[in-house]
Amino acid sequence: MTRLNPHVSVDCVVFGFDSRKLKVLLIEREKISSEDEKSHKLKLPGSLIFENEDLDESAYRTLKELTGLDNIYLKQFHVFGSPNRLTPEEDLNWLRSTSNTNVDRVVTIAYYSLIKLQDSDLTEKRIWHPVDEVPELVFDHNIIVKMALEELQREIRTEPICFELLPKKFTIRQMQDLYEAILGVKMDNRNFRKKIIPLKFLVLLNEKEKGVSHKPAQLYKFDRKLYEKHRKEISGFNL
Amino acid sequence: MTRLNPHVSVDCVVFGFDSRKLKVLLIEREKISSEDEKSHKLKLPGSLIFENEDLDESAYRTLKELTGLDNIYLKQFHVFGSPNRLTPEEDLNWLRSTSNTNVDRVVTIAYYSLIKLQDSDLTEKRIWHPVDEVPELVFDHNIIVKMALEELQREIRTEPICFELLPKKFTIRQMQDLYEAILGVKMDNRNFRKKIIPLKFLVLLNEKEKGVSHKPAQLYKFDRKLYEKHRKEISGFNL
DNA sequence: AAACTTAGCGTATTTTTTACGCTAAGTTTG
DNA sequence: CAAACTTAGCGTAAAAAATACGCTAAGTTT
Repeated sequence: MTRLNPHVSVDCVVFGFDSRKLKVLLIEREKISSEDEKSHKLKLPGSLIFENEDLDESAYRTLKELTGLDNIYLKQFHVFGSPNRLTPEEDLNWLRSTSNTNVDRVVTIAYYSLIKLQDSDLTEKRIWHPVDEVPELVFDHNIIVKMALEELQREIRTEPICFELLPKKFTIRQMQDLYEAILGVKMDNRNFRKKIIPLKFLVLLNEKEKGVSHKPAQLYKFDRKLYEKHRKEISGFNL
Repeated sequence: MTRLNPHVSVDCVVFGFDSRKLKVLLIEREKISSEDEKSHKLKLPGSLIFENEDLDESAYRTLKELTGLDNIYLKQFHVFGSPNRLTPEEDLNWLRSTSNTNVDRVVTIAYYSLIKLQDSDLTEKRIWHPVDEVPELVFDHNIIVKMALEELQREIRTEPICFELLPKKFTIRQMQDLYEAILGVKMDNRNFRKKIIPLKFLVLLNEKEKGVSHKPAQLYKFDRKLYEKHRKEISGFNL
């Protein structure tokens, strides 16, 4: 038996929230020959890892190149490396033609990433896909998206990561909409506020929502310092 | 920049519970030359992955070889692949001498695994180490153990995995001891029972504990079918 | 027989969750 | 400009879950 000696890549499931739906960033795979004009499969942003590059570093690089953003929230959540994950053949042929290496097996480390849509210049609607309407992707990327969402649903209940998807200043309603979008449930606005407002790390700003066609709501911000300070008292986030 | 083309291994953090403490299975690294007689570092059980071998399969194989057990609970929880994780030099020299490949970088996929100590023949005390007294291990294995424990602490609150560590038939007290050992807290026995006993998937057996020097307790078993059936009603496990 | 240990049931109190009524502050429509 | 409409935001009552702790029962050990 010989030892596995694969290439290793990172793939990123980038989530964004447009104040209605949770979306995923998908890119078109590079067209190589004209013959595969018919195929319009999309893929997750990803990259092979360089020698001497740390795993996380590689994921940050990939996202930096793609979005121009630094300081993005990134979390490794699973490794995919089944011997037959590079199927169907059609996709593998495409991979062979784009990469100059002799690919036979690629182990990929999957990350999910949360970005504030407002900050990025990636606002072209084209590339963002509602997470519940993701088209067919190359290889096992559909499975990767599914697992990323499950992971996000788990994490958002106990970790203060919703603020990575919201604008710096946000309303309680926006926060509720986000939770509803991610968890796929409806919540009672009055009970939601009652749980959220007492949280010690939410700071009420002296500023109101603008440009809405109804009573403008108060804006809040997340204070990470206060969060760290009170995290013991907070028995999780529990939403 | 060249592409990373590393070897890939699996490392397993094997947990066991001896009805007092949570323990981890550690093995002695193979001695190669007589000169490193002085060094007694331990390591996690692990193995390089074979070509054409699935990742999980490789972890199962490693554990099967080690414990003789099938159907072990295994969960991948993190990948470690920093370019400089194979330090200190001393450890790397040892690795070079045991492996016939030209190792310069190994990406390792870490699993944690739960076994019923009673079922395994690995009862020699020597190899089991209390999880809070793990000695210095090779490479980054101490960090891997630490992260595995954190993952276990998270998972045991919402998933029915405590039963992987308990005997098939167990008492409520044993279950409580296990939770206390893993979470590192004391719980009130009366309140613990009140939470546990109503769970629909715990089956009261018509059998009592034996060989204890006090009032013997009722034995229970876990019924996975019932668990699957009621999992919707169970808003998590929440202990 | 007395002392000791853990099992196992119960009760009272506090905290958290859930359900829902209602007014206030804006915008849009006619 | 008034009426209709929408969302913000406060409050109250009831149900459910978590916490604290008293006590008896059923065994073992001395």
